[in-house]
Amino acid sequence: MVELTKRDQEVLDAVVTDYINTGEPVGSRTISKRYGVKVSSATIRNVMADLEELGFLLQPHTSAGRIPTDKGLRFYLDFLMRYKSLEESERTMIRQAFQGIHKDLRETLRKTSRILSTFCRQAGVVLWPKITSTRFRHIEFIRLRPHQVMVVLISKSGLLHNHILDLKDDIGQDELDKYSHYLNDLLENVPLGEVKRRVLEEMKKEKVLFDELYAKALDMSQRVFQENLESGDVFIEGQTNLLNNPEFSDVQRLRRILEALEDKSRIVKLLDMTLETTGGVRITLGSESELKELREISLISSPYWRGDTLLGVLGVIGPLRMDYSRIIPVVEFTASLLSELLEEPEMV
Amino acid sequence: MVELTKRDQEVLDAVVTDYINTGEPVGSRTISKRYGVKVSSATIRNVMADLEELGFLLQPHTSAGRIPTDKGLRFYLDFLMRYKSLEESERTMIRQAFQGIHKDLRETLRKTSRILSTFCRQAGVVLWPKITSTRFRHIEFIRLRPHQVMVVLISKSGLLHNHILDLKDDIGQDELDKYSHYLNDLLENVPLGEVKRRVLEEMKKEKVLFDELYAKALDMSQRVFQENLESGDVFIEGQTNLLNNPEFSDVQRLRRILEALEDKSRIVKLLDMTLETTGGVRITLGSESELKELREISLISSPYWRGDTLLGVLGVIGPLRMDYSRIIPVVEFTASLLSELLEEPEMV
DNA sequence: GTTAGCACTCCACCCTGGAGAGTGCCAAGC
DNA sequence: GCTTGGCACTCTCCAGGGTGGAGTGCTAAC
Repeated sequence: MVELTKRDQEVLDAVVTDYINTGEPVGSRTISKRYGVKVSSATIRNVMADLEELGFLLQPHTSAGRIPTDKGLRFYLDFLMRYKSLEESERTMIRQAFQGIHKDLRETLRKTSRILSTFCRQAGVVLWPKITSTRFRHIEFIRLRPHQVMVVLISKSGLLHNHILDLKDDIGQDELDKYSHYLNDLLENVPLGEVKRRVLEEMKKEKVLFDELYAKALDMSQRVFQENLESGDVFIEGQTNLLNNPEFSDVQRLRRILEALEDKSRIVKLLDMTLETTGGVRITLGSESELKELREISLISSPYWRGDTLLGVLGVIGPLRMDYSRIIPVVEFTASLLSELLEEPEMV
Repeated sequence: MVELTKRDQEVLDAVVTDYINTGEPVGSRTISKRYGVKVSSATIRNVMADLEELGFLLQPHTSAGRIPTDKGLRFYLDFLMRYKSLEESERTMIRQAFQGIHKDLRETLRKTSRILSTFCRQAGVVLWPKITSTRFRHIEFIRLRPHQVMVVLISKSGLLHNHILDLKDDIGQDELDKYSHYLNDLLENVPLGEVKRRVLEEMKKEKVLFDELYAKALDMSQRVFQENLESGDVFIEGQTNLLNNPEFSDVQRLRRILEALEDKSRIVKLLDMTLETTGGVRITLGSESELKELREISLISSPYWRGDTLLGVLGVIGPLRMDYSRIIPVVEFTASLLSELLEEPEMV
């Protein structure tokens, strides 16, 4: 890593700040006049030339000002940015937006992503909790027709997962009810991530080996849990906010972005990447994500929790040029509010 | 209604056809040369002036050609358009796109809307079946915590509706199971639209009046069914296709459209309007819908069925200028394919 | 009623020149 | 040796003007 002098950093800071505010390339004179840099524009020109050589800035064309590269932006985000703390009035507004939320988890999450989008004027995203991150509450088998059964799985957090199984044998509803009953007793409160193991353990027990009903029930539950319960879902709201950004007024570019957002699996992937960390707010520039369709966008994300269980990620998607210093606190605050809300006992 | 002469109609037909193909205002010379109208351009100019006076055409500016007004377009759609029947190769392609569809109704509908969007290169929409249009299959009460119960309602078509109830009394899971059992017996196969009435009837019966369990169960089911089960949901896929239309290259206009589509309740309303009719494909111009945000778009829709039960509507949303003669057959064919598919027994 | 001809209108496009912003480099100053 | 003022240069943006093309409305002749 190349060392940047104090002054280099000041200039980089000023360029990024000004660029984020105006969206225009920044000239040397602007910096020496408007930001507290105590040298002349000529000196700044020299510094900027250095920064360009180091890959932090670039010139759209000769005789234009400089704009930050991804590398420059990343340096700014990591080392230079000072973010304002959220004003009390804004906190109150966000808190109010969460008022009157119902007990329905789904609606809560959708509303959260709407709140993010309106307060940040960009697209808001919320990654669903993975059903495996919570505990078993209830399983139910419903016979739809001969050889076909619908399985409804409910997690402690009130998440619902349903699924259709084809069976070799035809099993009556009464017997299915017995299965449900047995499994509900067996698996009560078991973390869904551990159910598989628990079922295997149980299968080895003597009472199961000699009881066809138990064996069948476990066999069926196995089929359910080997399904991919992981595949997350995501809410994206306020995509139209993206149209406000002048960088997306080019229809071709906008098209690329919206197409990328339409394929939710890609967004899930992106959000999943940021899920691994334990930290707070994290910023991912599209170019760092290996998904080249997302090159022109940036994600500000934060995990949300219930107690100390990591449930999912929420965040804001927008252009690389965003008002990070404002959006970061909003994302942070929203994540903490949501986590708080999810901890309340009457919240499923 | 003003009578249009044969020649008036020919000219109107030609103007609309040409405008749909090119998107440009159509001049008198184009018509006399390219379409089989056997009079000179001067005559056509006179006809066009008449049509303008009658409100069928308009001129974007003096010395430009004419484009059809909504009224002109409507006349064309109602009386003039001849639509090509779908080529066998296209039918096959659409049929193939439906292959490999799973048993999951939700996925089937999503895929249908994706098919519509790709084959028509516009946005595809599918309105969910209303849960009330099918029959009762199963109800289940799950105690989440003291005084709170999750209700899972499953329709014969495999639609799932879940909902959380707050209770004055705290009821144990065992008792809740008895409720489910009783209601599942009572309501088996009853059309969901009639459940309310059926429950009321049952409440008057003697055995119920003197049995607390029955009474409580019915009471609870009443609370579930008085909820709004009607509120339809809708899949909209391929919105980015709209960006291809040159009429939406203006970002302001595009923004209005996308914003309108983002508020799904509005689209549901629009689709609901077209649900009333029993006919086949129907075209709704935005200006006819009383939703002024949708003024600039057009909906080509068709109902879909299972047997002779009307389930929902599917269709294509695009600009007023669309290749109706192609899209109409596609929508029609897709609706019939979906209806067929839903009738197969292994399709839930 | 239909047509050819003509004058007219408006738009889209291109070219041009000037203003403005900003740079790089040089030579002088501290 | 870093900093600075000055200057020539570059590039974009925009307004103004000119041109060609498309299309119209009107009129007079058929």
